[in-house]
Amino acid sequence: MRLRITSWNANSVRLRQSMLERIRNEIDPDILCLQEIKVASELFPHEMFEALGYTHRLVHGQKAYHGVAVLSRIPLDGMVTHDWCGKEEARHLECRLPGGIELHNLYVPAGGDVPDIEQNPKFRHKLDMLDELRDWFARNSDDRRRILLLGDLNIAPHENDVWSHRQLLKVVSHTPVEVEKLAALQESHGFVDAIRKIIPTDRKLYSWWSYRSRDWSASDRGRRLDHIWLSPALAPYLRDATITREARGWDQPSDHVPVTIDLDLPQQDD
DNA sequence: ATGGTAGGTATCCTA
Repeated sequence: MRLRITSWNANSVRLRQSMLERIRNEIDPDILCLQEIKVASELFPHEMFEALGYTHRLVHGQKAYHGVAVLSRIPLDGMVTHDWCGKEEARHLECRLPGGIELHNLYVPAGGDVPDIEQNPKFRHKLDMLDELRDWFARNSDDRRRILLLGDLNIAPHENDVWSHRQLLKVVSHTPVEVEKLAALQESHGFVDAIRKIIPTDRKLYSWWSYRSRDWSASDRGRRLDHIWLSPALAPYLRDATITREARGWDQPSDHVPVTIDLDLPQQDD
């Protein structure tokens, strides 16, 4: 079974119909995981996704902020939502895919502007959520678990995940404390960074460019904030990974672009 | 060093 899975921070799903049509036509994922849908669950535009062929839909929405959803051509079940840090924010949707795969669609807080937990509660929240996630994934470290952890993690971990390592060391998304916390989460279950497994770390690679730029492509001050990770039991089936950079230049874009992997799974026996 | 844009909501929050 070949599966193509895309993660995209849509920054308001209701404004992205034409973007979503192009994603369906040009990337054509079997499973599409969205973050920042910015809509309450009961107002989610199901008919739009039905028309695109995504007949299986799980939505964990919230009015105005955050919100995650999973749209799929193949059946999904066992939806679980998680409330990290007691904030009751819609930032995590877990579900099961055929083949016993656990999918975790995540939206980690951006963390505000000031990288100081004393001055900035949003930065504290970001670090706290990363700690809670690390502890939660470490609790059951059974290495047979087939886990797909993806989403907008709002951290660019490597030097070549940002346009200037030196200039971003004190900028939220690339500070050493965030990078350490992200690494600890990754190590909690030995997750493999699928995108960097395919596209070597010595190449600059971004998935986000600010809206506050005259010409995003010319200045190219991007960051790789969106990630797809595989547990060790799933990593051997990774075939390809892409970041659709050109989507940043499509009509009415999000500030994030889709990131995609292909998995070549063995014939199911369960 | 500063401000720049976008989205949702309701006059200001977040990214």
